[in-house]
Amino acid sequence: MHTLTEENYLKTIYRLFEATGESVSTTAIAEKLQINAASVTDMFKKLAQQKLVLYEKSRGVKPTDKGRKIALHILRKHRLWETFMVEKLRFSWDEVHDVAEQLEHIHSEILIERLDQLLGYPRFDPHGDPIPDKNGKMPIVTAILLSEAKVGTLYKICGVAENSDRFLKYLNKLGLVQGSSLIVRELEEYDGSMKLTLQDESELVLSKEAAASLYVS
Amino acid sequence: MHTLTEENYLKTIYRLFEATGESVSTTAIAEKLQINAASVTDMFKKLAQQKLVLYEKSRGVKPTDKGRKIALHILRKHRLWETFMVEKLRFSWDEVHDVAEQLEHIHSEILIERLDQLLGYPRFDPHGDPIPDKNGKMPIVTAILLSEAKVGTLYKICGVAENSDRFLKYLNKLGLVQGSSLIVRELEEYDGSMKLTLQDESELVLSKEAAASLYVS
DNA sequence: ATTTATTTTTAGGATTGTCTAAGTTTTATT
DNA sequence: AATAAAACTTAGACAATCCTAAAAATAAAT
Repeated sequence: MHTLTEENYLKTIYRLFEATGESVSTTAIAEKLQINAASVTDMFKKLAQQKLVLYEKSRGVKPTDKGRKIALHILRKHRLWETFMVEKLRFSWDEVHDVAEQLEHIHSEILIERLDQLLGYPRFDPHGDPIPDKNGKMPIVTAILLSEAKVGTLYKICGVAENSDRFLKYLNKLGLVQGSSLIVRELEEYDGSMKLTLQDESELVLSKEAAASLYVS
Repeated sequence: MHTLTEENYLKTIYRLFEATGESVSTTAIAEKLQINAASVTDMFKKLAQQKLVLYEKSRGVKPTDKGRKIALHILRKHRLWETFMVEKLRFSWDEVHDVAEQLEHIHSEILIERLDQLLGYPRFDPHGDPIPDKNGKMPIVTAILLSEAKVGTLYKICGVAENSDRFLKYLNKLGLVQGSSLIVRELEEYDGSMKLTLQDESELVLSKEAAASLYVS
């Protein structure tokens, strides 16, 4: 069993590695976890000793198979708990992250299996992120960014590319949630902003930045 | 916000104090938490500094109002999570304790409120222990120990006085669970053992020790 | 009331995970 | 290729929580 701190490092390393495909640097982790770079070096050594990451001095770390497996398990727990809170406890998707950060460190295989069952084995969490199965397999995603969508076509929101509180609250305000249907009306050449029509016929304009942070299918 | 360790001390102090009505000694806590007495002394000082307990050197601690409130809140969380696991995740009542020991340290008021709501504001947990409400009020219990029950009367099991794994597993094996009805048939003068009839007409004999660990009403 | 036994505290260390400050190494710029 | 900038590591410290061993305080037994 690993400490809460180790689990958090591992999860963060895994995510950065998946995002970039390259070794994860000391500063990148220091940034994400809001701690000093020197502390990160210490932990890199500790994780390397346990064969959870591959560490090359001054060159960052890559998760090993063992490390990736653990990270995926934490991610699975995180996303199942988020789903639970939204589906069963009527949280909105911008409220669940911080609590899930705590719940993901609860150690109990059977608890997670039963939770998964209670939720009906969901494949995506409320943010549209895929939930690894108990073997660490991710469901395949076919989503595209809204910013790459075609004019005149109907889409469904299936996830976000950015998880910041600010962005999620903004979406909430606009009434855009997981599963919302929308039609792309116009793509403004000048700044890449988009005019959309929603289910209820209301119209709204999204900036290029916002559209590039939304997944649709 | 208090550390996980402080919370565990506080909870243990509260329970021992409630059970005995007297100052809680260093060794009692050391015993319960399986740590060294010297470490307990350190923590007694730390908790006293925060006014969570009243500490008299070489004479043990008593919880203050502030400390009791926190302990009750942890107990509330523990018992709600246990109820959740039994009611919603089909755990049996002997499987839930260890996981609840972890879950009780999750910090989120709203999570617990919503959980309480999901469960229909239960007043007793699967072991029959009372669940404090959000203000720390305990429901009143009218249960008696089975060992003090009258011959010929019908009772319902509503809780246990002993929480050990061994005991709960034993009850499970006998088919005795929360809510089981039983009639006391005979009280053996010699050793205080009892002959009981269950719903399904089956008979069984319980030792005095076992009967003194079961609450009925 | 002494002596003995038990309980509690103190003193001094270990470990984990953090920090700052000062060096190294690597990368980027000229 | 030399220098400047950025990133990384080392060294030394500190807080929290635990430990062991020894001293002090309290309780029990003669």
